[in-house]
Amino acid sequence: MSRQCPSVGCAGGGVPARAKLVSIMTNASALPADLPTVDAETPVRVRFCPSPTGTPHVGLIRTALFNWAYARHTGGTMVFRIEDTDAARDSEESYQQLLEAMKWLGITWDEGVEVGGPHEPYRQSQRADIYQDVISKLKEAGHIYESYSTPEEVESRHKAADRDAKLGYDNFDRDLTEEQVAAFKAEGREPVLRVRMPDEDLTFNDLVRGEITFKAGTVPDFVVVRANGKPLYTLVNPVDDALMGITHVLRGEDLLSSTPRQIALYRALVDIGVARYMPLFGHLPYVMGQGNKKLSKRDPESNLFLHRERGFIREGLLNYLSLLGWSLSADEDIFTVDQLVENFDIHDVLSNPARFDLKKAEAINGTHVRLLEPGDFRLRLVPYLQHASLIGETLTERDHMVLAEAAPLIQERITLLGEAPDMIAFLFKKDDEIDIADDARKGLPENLAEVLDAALAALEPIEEWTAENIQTALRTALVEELGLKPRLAFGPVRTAVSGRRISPPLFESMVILGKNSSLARIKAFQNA
RNA sequence: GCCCCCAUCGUCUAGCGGCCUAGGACACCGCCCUUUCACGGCGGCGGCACGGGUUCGAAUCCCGUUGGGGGUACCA
Repeated sequence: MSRQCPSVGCAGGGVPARAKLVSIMTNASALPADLPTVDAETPVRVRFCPSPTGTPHVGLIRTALFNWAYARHTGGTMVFRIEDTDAARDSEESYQQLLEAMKWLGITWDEGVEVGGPHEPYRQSQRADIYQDVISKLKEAGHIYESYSTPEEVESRHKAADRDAKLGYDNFDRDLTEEQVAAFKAEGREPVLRVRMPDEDLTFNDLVRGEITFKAGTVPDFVVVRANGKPLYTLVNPVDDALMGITHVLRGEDLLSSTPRQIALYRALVDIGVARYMPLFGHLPYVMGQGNKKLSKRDPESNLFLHRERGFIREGLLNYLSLLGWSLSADEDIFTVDQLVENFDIHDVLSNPARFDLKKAEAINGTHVRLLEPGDFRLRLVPYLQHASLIGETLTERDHMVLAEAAPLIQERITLLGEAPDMIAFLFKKDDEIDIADDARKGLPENLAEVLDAALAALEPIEEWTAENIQTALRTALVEELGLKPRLAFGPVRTAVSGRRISPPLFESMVILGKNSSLARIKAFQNA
């Protein structure tokens, strides 16, 4: 750990000197309506700050990706912070998965967990002292107040006043008398702490949506500290953004409606000297699932690791995810991560929600699979072959040989790496382990025995076992002499050798297997 | 209920007042290539939600309607 931040005294330690701080308020009793903010000259500092709950979600990863791309595009700084303030839902396993996801995809960060930085620690569960300090300053300055009302009480007050019962908190405890407070305390009530919302319209300029205004009185005073003294996301998120000097808050649309509350809190934070300026906000569109629902954690398509297990490569998935709300140009859908970084600007992000289309994601992945260097492709296949038990932990010489020969045969045939094992399993299996698939038995010619005999007779004399020689021999014997259509001529051989109706190119496959194996399989199929 | 966001082919999008008879990609359907399956090539299908304005001119700007989404927690 490098320089520990002892208190909020180091507010804005990461704030660039070039940031233009228009006006710093000195009068604590007045809240600045126009906060100093960042401008085009301010070095970019973005953050990705997930809560470690559950397994990484593609929508979450898209958020990380856009933050990262913007940081890299602008030469800015990417901060990776963990928002684990909800002990009941957060888990260490989920935290580890988050790290693994970032590592797999190559989404790097300059400050944060694991790598450290000037604003340590980067896990909110370890920043309790900092928050307590901010809370007492906020309280002292009168920006937050104790609230004793229960939800039931709020609701009954609404009913009594003939208002809609679902209106939310009614700001009842704003100005409790000392007697009232004493009475609540005597009852043993523990108060939550709420932020006093300003009584005016709250407007901000969203980086992707433009100007957004929340009308005065529509957002009630909100809770920032639980009755047990623990701060909530509503407090710690802006506080940490302020302390870490974040300039651009790029997050999901689900947080859009919490922005007026954050603005109110920012004003208070500036007032007490914790924040130096207000960041810019940009709300990224939802990633939708089937129908018109937000892609939920229950949808398998939302699970990042499931996509990896199925054989998405990072280039493909990243490309596809980028397309959800952003585009490189009018007629190019395929691009590299470098191209993304070179061209990405948050201002170009679309505001309308995008559906996650697995078909298109796969198609794009397939294109990137084909773009892989052959040697690279081969290497990436290994874990999938191991998972299918086709090869062991360490590869034998024969494994290496088969893989090197077989990989090029399937690189342009698959869209997901997970399709590979099934396609080339027959090359790794022993001759007596070949099982003939049902659909491969159908569609074979009537004179199957005759075809197999002829094939064997044509293949046996071949001395130089090459694809070309095999093809010539079989074509002569089956197509020309027996007068079979190519489809019917080669089908039986394909079935005998691979056990499948569909396989990689037949002659090349037979070369990989070698003459002995190939002939043995045809003979075995004859007798079956 | 109240608040906020969104609205171009089935889907992702290009379009930022005239280059639009609306372009590309995925999907789908043909054809070609071909030992199977793919890849690749060619072609087809298909869209500016609706109604008012503004303008010489609107997919593009404004208003409304409708539709969809989100928020309204001592979750994030």
